[in-house]
Amino acid sequence: MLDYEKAISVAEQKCADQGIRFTRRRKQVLAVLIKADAALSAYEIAELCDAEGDSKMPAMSVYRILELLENGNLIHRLELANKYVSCSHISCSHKHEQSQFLICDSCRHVEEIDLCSEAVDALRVAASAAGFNSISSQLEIKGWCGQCQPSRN
Amino acid sequence: MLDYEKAISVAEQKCADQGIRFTRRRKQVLAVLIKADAALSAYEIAELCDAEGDSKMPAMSVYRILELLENGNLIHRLELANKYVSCSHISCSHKHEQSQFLICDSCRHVEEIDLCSEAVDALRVAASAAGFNSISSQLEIKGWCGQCQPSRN
DNA sequence: GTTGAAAGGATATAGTGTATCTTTTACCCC
DNA sequence: GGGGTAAAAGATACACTATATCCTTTCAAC
Repeated sequence: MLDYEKAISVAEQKCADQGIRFTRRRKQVLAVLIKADAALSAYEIAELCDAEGDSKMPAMSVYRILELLENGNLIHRLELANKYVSCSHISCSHKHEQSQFLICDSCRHVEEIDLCSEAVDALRVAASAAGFNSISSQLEIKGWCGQCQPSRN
Repeated sequence: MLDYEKAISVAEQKCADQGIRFTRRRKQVLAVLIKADAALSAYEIAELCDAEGDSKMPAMSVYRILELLENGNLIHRLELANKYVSCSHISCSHKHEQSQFLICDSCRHVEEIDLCSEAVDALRVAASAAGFNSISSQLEIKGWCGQCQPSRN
C-alpha cells in the first residue's frame, strides 16, 4: 500500500517534469487506483470517481487518462484480466525496465515484484528452447494472496 | 503443429471415454483450432467455421463448445488476450497438471512448454516473499517467436 | 482580451461475453 | 417404429469493454 499523499505529490512532480498537466480528472483517476490498492477495470474506476461526489466521470475520459498515465509510467495495464493498477514505484526515482506482477485471483490485489535474474534467465532459456527469441518485459502471474485461499489450482 | 487426423481421432476417443458427444459442431470448433495452430478468439473461430461452408456458426455455440472442450482437456483458454488454443498434448496420454504457454505477440502462435522445476520453484519463492501463498498452475508469457521480431520491448 | 492547443464531454459504434428461452437432435425404452 | 427424455444447438437480448469521432471547454502564451 502506497502512502497516498506522497504518491500523489510525486506523481504531480513527475507529470510536471514530463510536461503533462496534472488536471483534476487525471488526479481523480490516479487517486482511485492508489486508494483501491488493487487491479480495477476502466468502468470500475469511472464508478469510483462518480462515488467521490462532484461530477460524472465518463468512461471515455477514463480510457484516455489511463493511457496517458501509463505512458507517464504512473500506472500499469495488466493484460491478464484487462485491468489497471497504480505503479508501486511511483514514489521511487529508479526506472524499472522489467515488471512482474502477482495478481490475486480472488481479491485482485496486485504485488509488483522483482524476480531474481536467475528466474528470469530460466524463463528466457525455456522460451529460447521453444523457439522464442525474446519474451515480454512484463510478466503477469495469477495466484492467491495471503488473505485469500485458492478456490481451485 | 499437431497431426490433424490423429488429433481429431484421439479427441473423438477422449470424448467417448468421458461420455461427451463429439458432434459436428464440436468437431468443427476443435478442427479450426488445430488447423490454425495459434490462439484464436471465439469470434475468430466462428468466422473460420463459417468459412468452411455449410452453415453459420453462432458465437453462442462457440462459447459453449469452447467451455466443454476445455473441461475435456482438449483445448486451453489463455487469459492473456482472451484467446483459445488446442492442447498440444491432445495426442499424448499423460495428464499435465502444470501448463505454461509462450504466446507470440505478433502472429499469436502458441507454444506449450514445460518449465524446469527450478524455474517454477523460483517463481513460487518470489511469490511467497511477496505474500502470495500459491500461484496459478497456468503460466502465460508473451513474447516473440522465431518468425517474428519484437516491435517493442 | 485573442488565439491556439490541450483536455474533457458527448455520442455512436465495434467487439467480447453471458443469460435465457426455444427448437432440434440423438438416444433409450417400450 | 413411436414416444419420452435429456443433451445439444439455435435465437434473442443484453451487459461489459473499448475505440472513433466530433464538439465544447479550459488554459497558457502572446
